[in-house]
Amino acid sequence: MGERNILIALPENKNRRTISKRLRQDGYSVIYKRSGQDVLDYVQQEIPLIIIMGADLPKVSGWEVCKQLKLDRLTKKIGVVLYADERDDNEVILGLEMGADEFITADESIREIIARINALSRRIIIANNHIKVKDIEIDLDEHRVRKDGAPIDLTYIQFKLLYLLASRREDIFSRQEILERVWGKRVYVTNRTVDVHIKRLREKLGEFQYPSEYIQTIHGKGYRFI
Amino acid sequence: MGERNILIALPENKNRRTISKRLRQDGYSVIYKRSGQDVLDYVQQEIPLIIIMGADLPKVSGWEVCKQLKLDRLTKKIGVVLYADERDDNEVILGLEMGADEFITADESIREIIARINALSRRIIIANNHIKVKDIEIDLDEHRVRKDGAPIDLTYIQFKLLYLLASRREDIFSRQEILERVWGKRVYVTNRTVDVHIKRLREKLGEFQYPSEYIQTIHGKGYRFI
DNA sequence: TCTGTTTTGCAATTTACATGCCAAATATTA
DNA sequence: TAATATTTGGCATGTAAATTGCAAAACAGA
Repeated sequence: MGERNILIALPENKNRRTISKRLRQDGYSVIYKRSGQDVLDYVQQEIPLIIIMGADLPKVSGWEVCKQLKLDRLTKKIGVVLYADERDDNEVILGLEMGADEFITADESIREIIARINALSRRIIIANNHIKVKDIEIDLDEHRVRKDGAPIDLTYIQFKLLYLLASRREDIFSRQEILERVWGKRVYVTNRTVDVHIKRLREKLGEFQYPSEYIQTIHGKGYRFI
Repeated sequence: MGERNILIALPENKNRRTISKRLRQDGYSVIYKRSGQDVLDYVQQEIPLIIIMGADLPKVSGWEVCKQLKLDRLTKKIGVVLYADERDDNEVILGLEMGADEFITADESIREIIARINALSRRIIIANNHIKVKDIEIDLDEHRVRKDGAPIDLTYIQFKLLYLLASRREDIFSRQEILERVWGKRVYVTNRTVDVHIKRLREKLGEFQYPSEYIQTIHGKGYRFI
């Protein structure tokens, strides 16, 4: 999810050129792909912010790509914009079911199309820097954590630790992995220290009884946020 | 299903050399076979991740090999890529019916071919690490088991035991075999211990009455997952 | 720079957990 | 029914995790 990359998979025509030009003016970098398969291959390497694609792409249709993207944890955050020549409500419904975020049609003005892409882009950027799990909210930009809306003061390490775990719910992190990711590659800190920080974090999250509601201990493996 | 082994059964030419080289660069190990029969013989010993073969192999055609592979429980997980000099839609349909996973033709760019093989490889690895049986789901990567979507916490041994049984449904495992596969080759653990772990596992799977819905006891032989 | 405060890391202690085995109870087979 | 297998609960043991207090380090404000 580098920065402001947009992947466009549309047949080359005047419309595509205009959209690309306007997006570039707005500070996005634009990449083209031809087929649905190409799109799927590309996202294995790079995660664009948004993909704009025709509903009727060759090889793998836009709907199918959309569905696949939304299935994978790593790619489901990508904003998906489906493009059709004309508006068809059934298609819109189908697309929404597949998890598409926006629909644009050839008969809309470029101005409107760009406005909607920009709006989507903002929504995604905010969503990416903002994690909400149960009653806990984590805001990366503000460096702030809230529980039920009330701010919780975490120290530097506690915040990084929480963010690491919460940004990849369900994933188990070993103590070693946590050390490397929170403290950095070259650490001379004991594994046990992680336990202590987990405890202090749990405390601040308002957990005074065992087992924890948020941070689960996987015996012999590590911790995970649930 | 060792790691990232790819078996190539294609006539030697520039194309084959290029593909092999690129695959090796991507971290696969590549093995060659000549005829369809050779391929069938080989998979009795080793299970590669993917087989790339010409549709018109000598002795046994690629289609025939494909069909045979997909019939056998042990080999049907192998990804099959059929290669033809030119695209023929009828052949593609035939191949799909036979269970082939991908088709590549000489006129595609190497880059695209490699991308599609990589994508296939990922799909297979994911599918192999995820078992779904009845209402039980087992995810090897996440070290997580779910029943009706609700997570079940298993210990290390319990998880390995369940995974072993579930990965080969219907197969009966003797206690000795279970010991070797779950505890490792050199164990000094009683056979009876297996029973105890089976019991604990059944308990966690929510089975409090006899006989078990998931893990069947074969008197005098062992256990199997049904 | 000094001083008080907070944060952090560690070691010692306590607690929880997973595992293996036994023995009694129960089931299966012949 | 006798002989054999399996299930089950309990218990001991070793190991992993949680907790706690303390001291060093980092930090903030005067």
